[in-house]
Amino acid sequence: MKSRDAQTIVAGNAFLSLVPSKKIVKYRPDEAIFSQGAACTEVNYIEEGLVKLTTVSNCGRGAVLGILDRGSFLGEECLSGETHHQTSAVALVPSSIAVIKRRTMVRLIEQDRSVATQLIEFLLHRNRRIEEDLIDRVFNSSEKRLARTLLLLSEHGRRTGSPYILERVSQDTLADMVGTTRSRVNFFMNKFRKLGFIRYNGGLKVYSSLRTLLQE
Amino acid sequence: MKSRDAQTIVAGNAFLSLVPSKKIVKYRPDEAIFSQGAACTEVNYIEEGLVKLTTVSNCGRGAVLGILDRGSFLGEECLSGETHHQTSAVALVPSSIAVIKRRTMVRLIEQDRSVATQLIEFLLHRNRRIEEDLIDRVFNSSEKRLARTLLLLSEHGRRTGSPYILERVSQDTLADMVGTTRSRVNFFMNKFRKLGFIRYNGGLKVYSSLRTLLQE
DNA sequence: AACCTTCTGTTCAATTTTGAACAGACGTGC
DNA sequence: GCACGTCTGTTCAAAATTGAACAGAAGGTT
Repeated sequence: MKSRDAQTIVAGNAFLSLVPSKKIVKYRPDEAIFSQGAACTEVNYIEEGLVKLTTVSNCGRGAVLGILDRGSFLGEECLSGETHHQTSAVALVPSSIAVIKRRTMVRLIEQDRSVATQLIEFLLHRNRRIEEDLIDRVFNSSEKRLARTLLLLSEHGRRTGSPYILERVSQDTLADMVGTTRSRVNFFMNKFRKLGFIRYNGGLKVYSSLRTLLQE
Repeated sequence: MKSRDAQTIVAGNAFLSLVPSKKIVKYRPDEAIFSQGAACTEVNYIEEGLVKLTTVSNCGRGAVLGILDRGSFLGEECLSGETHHQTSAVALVPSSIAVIKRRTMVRLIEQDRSVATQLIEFLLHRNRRIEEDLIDRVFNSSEKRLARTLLLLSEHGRRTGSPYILERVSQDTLADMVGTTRSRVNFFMNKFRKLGFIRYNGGLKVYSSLRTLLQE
């Protein structure tokens, strides 16, 4: 929301040049970067791409915790002593991810003030975003949350030039992202369409008029 | 959850000694430390006490975003360029808060690697906590969320030796914390009491057997 | 073509949650 | 005592949400 993203991206590019040995891994859409429960010993950094963070409850339901952009860190929880991932990370679009060993990252943070600053910047930004999601969930109905999610996705598509993501989200995924059931998503998608806020025959298109729903 | 808190407290005490000019402000219970919408130019650090972070939606409903312990930072969003607080902070118990100007904090972060490390540690911890709250809200019914909240509060009381907080939360506040209505809180409180999981005539007491509700 | 899979459209009963109301309990201060 | 405010106990109709089912559409595979 509220684009501080450009700034994050700048910080991102700056960050990469600070890492001495760059091990870079490429992922295709839907490939797993790491999985919930796996050992967590490295920090990942999104050089390019888009990554979905998810988690699965003990009763099997899934939820999307966030969509991370270029310039974001992943698996940074290992820095605070977590030994296992409690989320799964999956590439949404072709992505290249820099992998930094925990010890290396710790050293970098201590040696290079700029690395520390950029990590702090990212964490503050991410914090704010999760907080917003939490607030969204407390205050807003699933209708509004769906509208907000669609707008976020479409805005991202516009920013990066490709509406690729909008093509790739099923109503099922949307339900996970919004935190509701597909029933509900389908219901509102039809409503939004009838009202002319979105359009979809094949490709999904979100009109900014959808934003009017978020008012009040 | 999952107590990393002891560690945070240690980091906390260590942090204070790194700040050159300590301006320390004392707050009484229910006193505001800062308010949503106010200018945000300083980082606060909880030397001692307990602080409630809240936010109010545009339609007037309130929600508790978190309860922060000794060793936590508050208002750190000013570090990432936010100019105004989007939350309110209120002391729950007598608290002493160190106030550090934004510029000073930025300088400290750059000069003292230990300050940076401790801030990162805190942000990671806080991140994880908000994420858990978010997950909790997606997966769990308000009944489970209330149970979880009560257990967290009682655990905190046990850890710090004083069940002070349990005395100070009304069903109204609980509703805000859990993200539901007082109706619902009252309903479940009575249910929990009937089942022998909690007790209250004056002081609220939470039995650890309440934890069984979180299973399944 | 026939098969399979994935996604959507649609329906509906059951459950959960809201929002509001009203009465009683308790404490504080006048 | 009395008024006032805050908190709890309780009720209830209205609204939102779930969870499941079934059918059709669209695409890929053999």
